[in-house]
Amino acid sequence: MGRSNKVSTAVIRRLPRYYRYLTDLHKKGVTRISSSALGKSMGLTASQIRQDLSCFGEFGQQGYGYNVATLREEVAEIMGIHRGNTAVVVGVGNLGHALLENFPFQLYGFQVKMAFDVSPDVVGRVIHTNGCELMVRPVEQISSYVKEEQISVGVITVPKQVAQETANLLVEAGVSGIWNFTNLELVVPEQLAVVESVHFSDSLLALSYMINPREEEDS
Amino acid sequence: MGRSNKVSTAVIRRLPRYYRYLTDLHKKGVTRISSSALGKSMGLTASQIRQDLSCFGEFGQQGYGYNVATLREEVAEIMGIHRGNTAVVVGVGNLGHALLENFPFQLYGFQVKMAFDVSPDVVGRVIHTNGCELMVRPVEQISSYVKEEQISVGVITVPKQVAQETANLLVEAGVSGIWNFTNLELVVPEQLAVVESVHFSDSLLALSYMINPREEEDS
DNA sequence: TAGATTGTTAATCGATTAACAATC
DNA sequence: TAGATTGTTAATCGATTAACAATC
Repeated sequence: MGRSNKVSTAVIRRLPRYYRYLTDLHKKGVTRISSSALGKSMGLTASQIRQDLSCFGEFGQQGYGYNVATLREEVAEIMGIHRGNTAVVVGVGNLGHALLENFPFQLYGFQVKMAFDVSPDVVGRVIHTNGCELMVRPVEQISSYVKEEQISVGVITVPKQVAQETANLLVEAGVSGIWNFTNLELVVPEQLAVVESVHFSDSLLALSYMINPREEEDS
Repeated sequence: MGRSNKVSTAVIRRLPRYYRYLTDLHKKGVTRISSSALGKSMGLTASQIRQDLSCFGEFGQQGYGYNVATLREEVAEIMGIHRGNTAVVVGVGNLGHALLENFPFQLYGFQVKMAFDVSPDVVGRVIHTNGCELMVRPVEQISSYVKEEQISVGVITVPKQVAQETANLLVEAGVSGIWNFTNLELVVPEQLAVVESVHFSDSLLALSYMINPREEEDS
């Protein structure tokens, strides 16, 4: 059995990591793996892995374990890698440019269809992304483009002053997800779209905390 | 009372968010706030906020709540913003460059002291970062520089093929933390240093999962 | 077949929420 | 003073781990 029944965020956050490990194993030519072996290499218990996977179905075989290639594909499917997701990048500054040129969107099932910017210096520039070329368009065209092409995700790499309005624009135009790189908590009606944020600052501050030796204070 | 007694990662991960909200309130001129008001704005319970803060001390006042400026400072202190942390960036490609030019390290208590790269095209280039200028050095100098300057954190924005060796180099030279931007799980002896990773791919895949309408499957 | 390993149910552990005396 | 709100202890909820029958 399994499936549906609200999968916890803890499980969702582990899925990409499973996929990463399974991809590595697959590349190394490993064909089968048990939950205990996988758990050992990932620093999880075998129980947790079986429990996690059981949210989505039965992928193993008693006495054998899991077929690496099959399980990898199942996890890919669960995460929606084969759904033909599309994206647009809004804001072609340093970071937007870096993502467009270096981040392998297609490995994760996303095709970046277009990039937008406000600056006349940037609009019209040709960007090489994931083996394709694409010419940056002015932000005025976001709405019509997203509607016509039925884009699934808007990547927000604009200055934070205009992040919320950019999000509004994208959501109105019909994206189902926002991938937010600004240091801002975007407000989006949850029945319309999901926001996933990459908060660099939160990450650095967590690191800052962790490297600070909190002195033992035994009373 | 409170303090020490192993603070859970859940709490640690919320600290930067508290800081973000408190900074906003402070900027808006709000001088005091109760746990219930803060909780409401952050989508947390008042209980949780009081419980979280009680890990570190007593910062409130019965009948009054918390002084925004004071609490903000306390949280900054807890996260180590005033410890004079330093960092070096290794890998001045698109992403490293974007971080150096745009990410406000000093807002989070970090001074970026140097950047390193392998490419002769990049070495020697002058980078503007946080109001300072700095000339990219060859990676050969990482070890001696980090040792001499007692750098706290190494930022890894190199290609993933050389990420682990870069981490080894930095840790040997004595950094206490690695801020990892590669899609790789770096292995570092935990008594020597902490690794904090910004996994773009994990984030995008989680988003991919969340925008996929898992069909209700009532058996 | 015997050994290994699954999926699932039950037990444990930890984190969140509720309740409330203390007190500003 | 009365009202508000804290810090903390107890109760609840959810997530992780353990155990085990089913079975390849």
